[in-house]
Amino acid sequence: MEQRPLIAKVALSIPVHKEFDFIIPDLLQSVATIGKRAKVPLRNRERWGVIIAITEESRVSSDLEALITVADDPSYTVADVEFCRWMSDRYLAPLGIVINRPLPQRVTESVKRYYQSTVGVTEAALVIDKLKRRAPRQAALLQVISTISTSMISEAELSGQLGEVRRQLIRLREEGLIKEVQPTTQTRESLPILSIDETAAVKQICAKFTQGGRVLLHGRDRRGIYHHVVAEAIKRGESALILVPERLLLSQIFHSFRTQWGEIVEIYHGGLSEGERGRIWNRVRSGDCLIIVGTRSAIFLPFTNLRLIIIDEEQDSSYKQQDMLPYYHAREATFMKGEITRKHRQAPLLLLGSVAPSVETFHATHTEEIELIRLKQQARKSDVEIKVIDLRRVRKSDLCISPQLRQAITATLSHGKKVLLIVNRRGYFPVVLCKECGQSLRCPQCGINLVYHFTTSQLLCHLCSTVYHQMRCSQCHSRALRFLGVGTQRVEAEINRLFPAAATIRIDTDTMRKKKEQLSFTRRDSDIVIGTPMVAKGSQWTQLGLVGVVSADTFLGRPDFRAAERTFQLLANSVSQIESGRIIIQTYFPDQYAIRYFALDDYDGFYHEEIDYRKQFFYPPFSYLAKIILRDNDQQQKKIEMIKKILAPFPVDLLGPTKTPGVKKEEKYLLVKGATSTSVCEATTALLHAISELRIDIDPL
DNA sequence: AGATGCACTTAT
DNA sequence: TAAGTGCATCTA
Repeated sequence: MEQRPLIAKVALSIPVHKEFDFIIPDLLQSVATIGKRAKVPLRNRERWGVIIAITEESRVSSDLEALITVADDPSYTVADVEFCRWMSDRYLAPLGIVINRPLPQRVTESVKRYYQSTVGVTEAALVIDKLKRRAPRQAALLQVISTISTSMISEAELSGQLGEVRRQLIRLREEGLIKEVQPTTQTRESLPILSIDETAAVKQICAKFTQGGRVLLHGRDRRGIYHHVVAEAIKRGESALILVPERLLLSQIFHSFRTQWGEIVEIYHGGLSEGERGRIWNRVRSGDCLIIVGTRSAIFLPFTNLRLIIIDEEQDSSYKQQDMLPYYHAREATFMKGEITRKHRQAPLLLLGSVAPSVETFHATHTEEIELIRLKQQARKSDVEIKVIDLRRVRKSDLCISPQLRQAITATLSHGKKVLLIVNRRGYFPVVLCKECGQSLRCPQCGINLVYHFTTSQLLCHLCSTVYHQMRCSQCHSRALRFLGVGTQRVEAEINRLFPAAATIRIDTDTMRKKKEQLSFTRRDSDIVIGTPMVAKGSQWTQLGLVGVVSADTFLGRPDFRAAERTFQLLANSVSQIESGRIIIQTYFPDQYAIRYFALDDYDGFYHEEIDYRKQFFYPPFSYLAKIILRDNDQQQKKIEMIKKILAPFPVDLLGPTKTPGVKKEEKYLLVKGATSTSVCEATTALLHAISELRIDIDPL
């Protein structure tokens, strides 16, 4: 008897909250399965999508088209499709976008060349010194290769860090300073030796392997523990995913696992080439690769036997995708990944790590959704001294470097150690006031403060990059201006004046545009580093003796209920940069609780004060938020009225509209605030159905 | 008439 | 997303 053809539901990469049905032709019957990529006809064109379901019926009345082809790889597992569907529902992003964006379209079987240093670190340092002048690029290259010592590094990864390096590699090989190695000739190192405290923590964590679960590891120096826990997962023949917040932090941790485990370890992030991502995708799917060190997008990889997910620096805001759909939080997504894995096979263990955990996570350890394991030394190292400088008592307050900080810098440099200065804003004067009307100068397009850049003598909008040559008030056109605030350029200028002999480097978005190789080289070589908070992430620095937070108030003063938390975390991160030495914090509010508790090395004290504040003002984790983003258009007011009307029957509050700080043009947002996650979810889903073209950010940061 | 621009619709 | 449509405006 004639059988009716099966129908494939295909999620296409178009911003529409629906999937499309196609007939599966007989020939493709066996290959068209859930999770595979399929080529389909759409409006007389061909497009690729992902098969998310196979059904017998279609609710589409007109004649259906048929699938054109099905690609065998790369593909998703059934559990991955379920995961993407959850993400689409949770973060209100079309499934087609969620599922197609991380999936590579191509796979390359590239033959990669790996290199290793043939000389020791000390010997390499001598050669580097000699090479520096004549061949700076070779010097930088050797620097990178020699610091990973017994590990190996591929040309692809090197050029990712330093730019085009082929000729320099050949030259260094000719000189006998490096050699090409096969990935298999790897020397395995034994696991790091742990303290009694750490051994106990490993034991406690590994005990959770049988049932799975969530653990927060609170403390510093977590790497050794990670190694042991990963070893346990691998011993069981299963895989581990190690997440870090940013690409910059991948290399170090990746190489420490590479030396341990060889080729079963891969690095993964969104910046890899399509082909490379495809290759890793397949290796994960087939089980050839068991350990992934990656950024948030690595949660989409098609693991078939995932047993462990480590989320290091779990408090870091980079885990939330902010710039494109879906606006997901990788920490929350791993929780669901865990649930889905549990359903399909076995519950994995989720291990969150931080010195200064997010308020949400720490709160969850009290409600017992997450188990807390603490290391004895939580944040402070015994030989790190923390000093808060009360700027109200500093006389020459027109300078950004107080005499105390200046003195500390002098002392640090004289000991041959390096200095890291953290400044929140880039440019010279981040605030320009008009003396006539008292208004700050703003970008007429974006409505954010214009920043004075000294080097170019111009006013710059940091958002749309528009340059204003005319130095006059945009409101009243007065030329009488007052320049205020502390930016990276201003600190740099002041440091150059105070310490003319020191080698200084500034690291912010302005200088990052410079050639990669120059930067990565000089950053290791400078005495004083001045940078935006990104320089305090991970542990990128060696030989640091002092971290100076030039103005803690610019962090505290942000219009954000998380300002105190962010400040505490930044300060805690600055400690991780140092082995021994000093942290100096300059502030006009030394009694502010984030600063006070940090100076006392008391995370719990901070947490209790912060959680009281959150409770009192009904902020997360006591309430749930969603941000409704209104792009600029003339119907804004009308839309706001509609939103109010639609939300009226729901048990949620509506706040705003507010101009989005630091975001383009006339963009405004409304905040939906509810007592349960369900109430916010139902309200926002209703909105999405009623008004298309709305951007909704669930659990915004 | 034909070209160009722009807002709006909608796909299986 | 991006092709197709209708409608207004411009050009010679």
